[in-house]
Amino acid sequence: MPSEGYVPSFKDAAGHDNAVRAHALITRPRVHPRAAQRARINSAPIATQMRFSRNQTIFSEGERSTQFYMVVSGAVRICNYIRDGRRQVADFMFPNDYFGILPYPDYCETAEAISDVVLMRYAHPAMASLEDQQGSNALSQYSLEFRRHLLQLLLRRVRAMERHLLLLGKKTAQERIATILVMLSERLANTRGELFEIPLSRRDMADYLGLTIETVSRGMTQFKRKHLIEIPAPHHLVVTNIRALYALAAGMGKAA
Amino acid sequence: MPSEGYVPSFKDAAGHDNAVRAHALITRPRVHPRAAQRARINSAPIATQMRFSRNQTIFSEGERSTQFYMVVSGAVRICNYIRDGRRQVADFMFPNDYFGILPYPDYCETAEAISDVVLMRYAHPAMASLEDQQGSNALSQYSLEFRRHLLQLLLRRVRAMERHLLLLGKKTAQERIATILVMLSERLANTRGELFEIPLSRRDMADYLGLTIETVSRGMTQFKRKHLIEIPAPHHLVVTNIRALYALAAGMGKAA
DNA sequence: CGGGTTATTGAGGGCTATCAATCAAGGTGG
DNA sequence: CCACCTTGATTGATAGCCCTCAATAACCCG
Repeated sequence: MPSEGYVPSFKDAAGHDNAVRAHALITRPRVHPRAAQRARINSAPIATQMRFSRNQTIFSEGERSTQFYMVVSGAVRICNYIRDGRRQVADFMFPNDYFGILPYPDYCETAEAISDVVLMRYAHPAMASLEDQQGSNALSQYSLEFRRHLLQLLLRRVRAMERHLLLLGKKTAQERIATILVMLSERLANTRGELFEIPLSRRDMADYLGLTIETVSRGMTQFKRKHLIEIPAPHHLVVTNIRALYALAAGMGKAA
Repeated sequence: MPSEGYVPSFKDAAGHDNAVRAHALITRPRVHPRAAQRARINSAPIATQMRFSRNQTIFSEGERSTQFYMVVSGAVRICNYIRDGRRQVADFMFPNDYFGILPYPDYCETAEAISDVVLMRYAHPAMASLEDQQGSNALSQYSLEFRRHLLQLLLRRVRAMERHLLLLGKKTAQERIATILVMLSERLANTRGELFEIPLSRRDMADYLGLTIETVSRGMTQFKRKHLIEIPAPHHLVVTNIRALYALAAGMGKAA
């Protein structure tokens, strides 16, 4: 979603050419030719294809943040933990989404594979220029373009997180579940009323919504009984009345 | 906190000179002299001192975002609303904090004065360069510096919001209240065990914590009974056992 | 000092968590 | 191919935490 429009699919195998193409991707076509050339000259691949299996950790909070990722296929959850194991999922990443982009010295969140997942990993070009406090000669055209992109991603992220705060702080269980169903439907279904697959488990949904799996399950069966959705299988969904779900998600669940 | 170190106090009156100084502030001393000069030549003040009284709205969600602000004195809350009036406070702004910095076309949040407040308002230098899709000649040294700053602010914001998500999604009422008391103590008290003033009302605290004012009040009296804090007056606080509050905030409230 | 706002305290109820059992699905080995 | 086990989802009963409603008390400001 953040990078819609200029992110081609990476169906082909990883390799040097792929790395260069990935580089061009980040900087977009407008990049100065010199930058792309430099990447080739360095001959260090800046993008690598990686695979993670279900529930594997991609990176953990506190690790040094020197790379960021894009989802090629599968799904990833971004989460934070308290000592005793309580987990809060902050976001879900689906194909073409970037994550781990925060050029903090360390990651402030944990990324885990929801399903088997294929990722592209990039070196973090912003790191050097952000950390160097000497001057701006390190800020090449490359990092400038990258920053524009990064900024947009961060802005969308902040906006999404504010909606998430509202959900967790003020919405009822029904409203929360309606919200995530709308989100998933918008993100994962191609057409309205279509059957689509939800890679998330009930636990993933619950930990995103600040609820328990039982409450999520109950809410979904309620929607099923009201004929707002159909659940052919736990990981398959049809939204039959998206308007009603929208209304609930927008806050009509309290009055009713 | 985000801009600690290079933000002097603005105790003096507003005026043209002040505007130029504010400009230099954003770009930091390292700014190219030409940029500062240009601002002076334009003779349009890019920083204005403003005053808002208690509960006044500074800007609303949906308004065009062409300016951003810094708190000189007083406190501001950043919040989001649902139709029916439910409010979620996303953050509090205290002296030297910047807000409204998201160069979205529109503000995605509402800013309201908690107390009588003095602000500096700046034109948004990033707007033009972010929106112009033609090339990079508009990206002056000025906006480059500004972007570095903006990025840091956004990163801190994202990090704070993730902690906030964890709070709203997974923490108990006691843990939440302990968390905000620690935050306020760190931000507003000069020394440990000191008496300090809390500009927030119980409603502000409750809407930040996803609780009701009654629950906040009860929680604070519980802490008072356990001798973790003293409450000389509703808006005055002494933290007598910050370690205990830290422990609760970190998640020890569930086991106990 | 007095009215209005804000905070505290109390009693009761609702929503969601917790605990527990059943059910469905997927993988494994015989 | 089917019993078996494991994992995940659903459903039910109960309890607990926090919300709601209500009243009192404290505070603020004229």
